[in-house]
Amino acid sequence: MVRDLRPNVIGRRLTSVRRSKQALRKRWSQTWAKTLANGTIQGVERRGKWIIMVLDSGARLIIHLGMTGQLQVVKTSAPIKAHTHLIMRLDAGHHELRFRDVRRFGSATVLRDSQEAESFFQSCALGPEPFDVPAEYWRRELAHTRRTLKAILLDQRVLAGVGNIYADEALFEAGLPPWREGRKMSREQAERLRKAIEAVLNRAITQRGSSIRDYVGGNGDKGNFQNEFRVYGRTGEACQRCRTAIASMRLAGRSTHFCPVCQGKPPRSRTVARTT
DNA sequence: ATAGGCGCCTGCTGGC
DNA sequence: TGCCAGCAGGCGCCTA
Repeated sequence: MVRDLRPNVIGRRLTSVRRSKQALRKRWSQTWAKTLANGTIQGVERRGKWIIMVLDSGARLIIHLGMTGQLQVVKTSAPIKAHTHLIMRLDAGHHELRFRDVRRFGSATVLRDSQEAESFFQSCALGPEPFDVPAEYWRRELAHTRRTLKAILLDQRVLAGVGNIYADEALFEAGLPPWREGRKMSREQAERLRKAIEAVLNRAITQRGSSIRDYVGGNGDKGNFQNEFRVYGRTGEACQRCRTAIASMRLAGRSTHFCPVCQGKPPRSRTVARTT
């Protein structure tokens, strides 16, 4: 998303900003419009799942896409779709940046300066970026906990940016069972998982993301990584490695997909919800 | 410390 | 054909 946005928004001035009345998951300051208006976007960054647009004033517009968030640059003349929550005109020209979110699990908010940004992200306590996880840190994070690998991968304080799809895909890639306790991981297994996360995310980025239902990139195009899923959403299909039917279960409150041969069968204590 | 459940929202689908 | 339970890329809060 950030790579799509950069060429289209950097250097552009926000000549008008408006938003819907509907609440997202973060409050807006009373001065948000004043803070954004006439600011020029200097850079687009990312921290975990947060997209950060840095203005020349030092203010930041931060956006989380949640489950159904969309952020795109479109022609001003394009019809405004339902559930559009934020519209920012670029350079008084023919394009605008729109944020749309059907389920409103996403959020958008304005931080006035780098101090506010710093304290915001401090309060999030996000872990390191998945591409930048020190092996030693990762090994220790796993070693001290009885939580399952699935729960650990989804915990943004351990590692920032991995969600349900990429957690399942990385665990398959590493050939590890999602229900394995962190502390039961050997050094080699920990390392294999760390590398699998990077590999999966790199492939997903190359394919411009995963479009199952709602996701589109900053130019409105769907991603293609869904075509390369090995386990996510493939319950009942043949494993591409061993032809066994992919199974699914509920773990850490989320649907979890795995190969019972390549990754192992869950212990009886963890009831398999669905294996269809 | 950790698991599990719920709530927040809307839209789509599969099974009856 | 029509209906509705169940489910969906996230996450914060509560209880046990």
